[in-house]
Amino acid sequence: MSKCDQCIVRQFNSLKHLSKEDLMRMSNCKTSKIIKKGEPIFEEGDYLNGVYCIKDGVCKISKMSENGKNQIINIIKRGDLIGERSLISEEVSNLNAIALEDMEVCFIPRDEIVRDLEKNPAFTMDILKTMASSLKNSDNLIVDMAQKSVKQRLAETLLKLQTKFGVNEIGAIDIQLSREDIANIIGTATESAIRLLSEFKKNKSIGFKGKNIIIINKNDLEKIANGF
Amino acid sequence: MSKCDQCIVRQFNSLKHLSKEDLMRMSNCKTSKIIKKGEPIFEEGDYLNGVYCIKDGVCKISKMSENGKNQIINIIKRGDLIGERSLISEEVSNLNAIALEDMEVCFIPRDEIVRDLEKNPAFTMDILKTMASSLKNSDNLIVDMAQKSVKQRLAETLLKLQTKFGVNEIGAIDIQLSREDIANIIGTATESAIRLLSEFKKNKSIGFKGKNIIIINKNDLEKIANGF
DNA sequence: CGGTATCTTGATTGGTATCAACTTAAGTGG
DNA sequence: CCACTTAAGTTGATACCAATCAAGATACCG
Repeated sequence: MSKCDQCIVRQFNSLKHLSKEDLMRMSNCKTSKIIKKGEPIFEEGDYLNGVYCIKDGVCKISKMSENGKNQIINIIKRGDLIGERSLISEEVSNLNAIALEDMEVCFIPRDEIVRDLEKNPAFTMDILKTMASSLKNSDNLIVDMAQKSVKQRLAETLLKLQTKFGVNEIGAIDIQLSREDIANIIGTATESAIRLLSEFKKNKSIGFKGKNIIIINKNDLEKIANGF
Repeated sequence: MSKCDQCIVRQFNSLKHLSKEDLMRMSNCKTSKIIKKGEPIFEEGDYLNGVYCIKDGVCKISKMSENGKNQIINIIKRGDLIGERSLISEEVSNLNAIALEDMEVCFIPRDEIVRDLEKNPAFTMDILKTMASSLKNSDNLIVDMAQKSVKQRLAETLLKLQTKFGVNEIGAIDIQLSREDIANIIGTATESAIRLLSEFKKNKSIGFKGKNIIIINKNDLEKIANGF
């Protein structure tokens, strides 16, 4: 089994504040899992007996509305930690985490994390900061959803995705999302998202390579996102 | 100056975990403020050199969108603590807090809170739990904003307001909100909110007493909120 | 190669924003 | 206390945006 103190992924999240001996102990109680594309890491209503550290791959964090529509709230990538919130609030998860590609994740049991929260203020403080930052993101998302048009949200989403995931060798946004996923991020019908994508393409703001999206005119998208 | 260890409001927030001596020290460095209706406690871009404990009154937490529209994200009442997030993330505030009625708030300086975060794990843990709970709320709000119609959101908002603020002697929801405020909570134009309110009234789901709103048929509103 | 999921475009409907006019309520100063 | 001013609330008409339904095209998979 690989060791946590040698895991490079650790550097990206709150676990970086743990001591070598904490990490050694963690190595012994963690379990590693392979999650296939499309499969859940956890789902709404699941009781999470620990947290997940994403070693490789990307997943979507989503939630069903009472209307039966799926809303993607966040996309999580290598190095992120998920599940801390349910652990801290001691409730079942209110969110789904579903793999967008094959993933490798480490499960760290509850007791281990609780012990670190109690013993290691730097770790706790980092979790606090991460949550404060998430809350700020959420505030922004609420305002966007409430006040911006679907077109604005799509433009903004494309820009955010490129910033977060970069571009691959052909210059396309480096994440594999279906049209439906994109629609579920911006909170609209799949057809509407598709229609707007082809409008953007017609205006040469973006281009397609298969289903992959290439941002051609970033400036245009920024203008649209800000309402011009 | 009144003393924190005798302040009843403390029981409602994370400060309840502080020791008597911590509270004594806090009493000496806190300052009490009167905020008039309509005035800000703090605004977007302000650097908050501490947190505010709401001793009395109600305020709205809002944020401007790039479109120039105002979105109310939360309503804060007696006993709540605000400003911790900006303090924790060490950034300027991304939100406005504006009094909806005359208020009395206590300002607790940064150093005092930081000291407690460092020294008192129970306090820190409670802040963490509060933030985890806020995040859950935010998730729900994002989904609602993205997926529900304005009518659904209005029905839901009225129910939430009644749950949170109760009813006054005439049976009306016990918080003073303008029609514009209501529109800014649900993220729509003032006229749209008004139109839907009078539709609800026509259907006898709600009634008016001046501008105050009385929920007559809770069941109806619940059905509407859930999409029927 | 056939079947299925995903993607795409068209036509229609309904919901919501916007603009404009008007009414009512809430100050404010003489 | 009244006349005046201004803010808040209300209603109507119109235009636009986005959801929905329907049909067809393309890609994917066993």
